[in-house]
Amino acid sequence: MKPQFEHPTCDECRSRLGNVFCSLTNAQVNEMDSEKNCSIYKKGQIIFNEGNKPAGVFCVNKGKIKIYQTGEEGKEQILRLAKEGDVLGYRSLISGEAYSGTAAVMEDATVCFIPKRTFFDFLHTNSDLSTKMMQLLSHDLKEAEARLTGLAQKPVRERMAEALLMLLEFYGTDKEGSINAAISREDIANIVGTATETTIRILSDFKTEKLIELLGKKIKIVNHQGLIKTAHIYD
Amino acid sequence: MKPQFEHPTCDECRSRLGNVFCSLTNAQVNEMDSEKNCSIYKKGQIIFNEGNKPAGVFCVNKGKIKIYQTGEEGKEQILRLAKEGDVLGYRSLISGEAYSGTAAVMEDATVCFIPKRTFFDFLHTNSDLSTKMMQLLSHDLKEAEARLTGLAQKPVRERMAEALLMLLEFYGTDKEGSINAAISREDIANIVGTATETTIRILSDFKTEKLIELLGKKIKIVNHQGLIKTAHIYD
DNA sequence: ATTTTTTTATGACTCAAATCATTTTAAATG
DNA sequence: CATTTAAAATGATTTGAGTCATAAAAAAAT
Repeated sequence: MKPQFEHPTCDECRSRLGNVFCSLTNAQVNEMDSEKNCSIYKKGQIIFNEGNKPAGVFCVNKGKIKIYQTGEEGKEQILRLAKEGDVLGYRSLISGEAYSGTAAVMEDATVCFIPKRTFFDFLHTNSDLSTKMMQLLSHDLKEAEARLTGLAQKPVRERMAEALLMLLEFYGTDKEGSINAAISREDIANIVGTATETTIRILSDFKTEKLIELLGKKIKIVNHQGLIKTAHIYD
Repeated sequence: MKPQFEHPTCDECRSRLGNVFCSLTNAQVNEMDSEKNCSIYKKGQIIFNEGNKPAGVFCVNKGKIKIYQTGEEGKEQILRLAKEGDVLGYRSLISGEAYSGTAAVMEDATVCFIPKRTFFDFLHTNSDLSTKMMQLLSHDLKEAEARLTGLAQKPVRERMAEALLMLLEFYGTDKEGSINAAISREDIANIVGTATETTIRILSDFKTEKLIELLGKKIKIVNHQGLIKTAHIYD
């Protein structure tokens, strides 16, 4: 049994205004509001599991989530991160297949579930949503392909620098100017596609080189230009 | 100046019937027919280039094409292959960005160009096409993510076995039972994400292990089960 | 047919990054 | 607050796969 609490309303949801659902009609927002089902998830909980069939999409109201695939030896490869405003599970729902990844909570989250029927109804009647979904998928695809090429061609050090810049971009900074997320070294390793020990060593190198500062799980980027250079984003 | 020749008609195009354009209305097929522009490309020619802005989509009538990204040291990473019936360039067109990859001809091709305006017109008026495009993008994304995880976690040998199975699946076999395509070792390396020398060595190993037979560029898979096992598709 | 260029093949060597092994530190948990 | 458990840090060692060098074979060009 999921805990009961005050459900956020789609109408006032700041997340919704920034995502693919921003152009729903008032009637659709109301329908979504009555059909949706919101839950609170604690750190470590699974939202959906690789291999299961999707029954709808998830809309993140709050929290931090990782979507990963589990390889041979149980090692995770993180495919995507999600935060407030992000929608999850559309890829599998649209292609009518089982989830190809698992969504797990990294930081306590409030997530709303929108049933398949409702989502597809919107998709068929709102061509603007269709367009936005296509753009979202195109964006994801571009991202995935860029990472693919990087993984095949760039050394770990460069990918690590890229990952830090991505994390900064994605989460922003807190009052101290650190990346606004507490991510384990293991998770960073699973984003970059390397071993945890290697991640620890390279972060330590970056610290020595005054590119970043480390305070526990908090990472502060102190030389942005230097990291960009390290990432070889310009050659 | 592109060579003039007898244009294939969309109406009778066997490629079209198997792709996203299969559910166009008769009127749309006629419009496509009059708006399209077909060209013959020789092996090695470029259809579109990374960084350029798309002006429409390409529909492959005949031939073999590779789409790749060029990394730091000029090394290609092949993202996708295309043959008759495949559509190219929609990813960038939909997200309104420059091409993130280059399309080059591997085997002489006939390719039709459908202008942006026409394509978007169809997309807005034909919800079935929208759905099919979303499914296509979802499929591409799944593929890319699976490759990403493999690249991060599997050794070259396994990825090579996987790649051979993919090539067999994609191109089918010729009369001799070989994969129906003449792909250079370098291209195979750029699919797998490894060095050309490593590709040559592993193919040679597979030959020794009686998994495949090699006759120049032609590869014949003689132990399908063995290759699947080598690819660790089941653990 | 002969030369030039490209592709394939092999060997020798190097090195980036993984793995294994401990220790230290931090975070949960009773 | 002590105790257990998990995460981070560091060192030592191994190894998969890349790079470099050269040769053989095949294709392409003259």
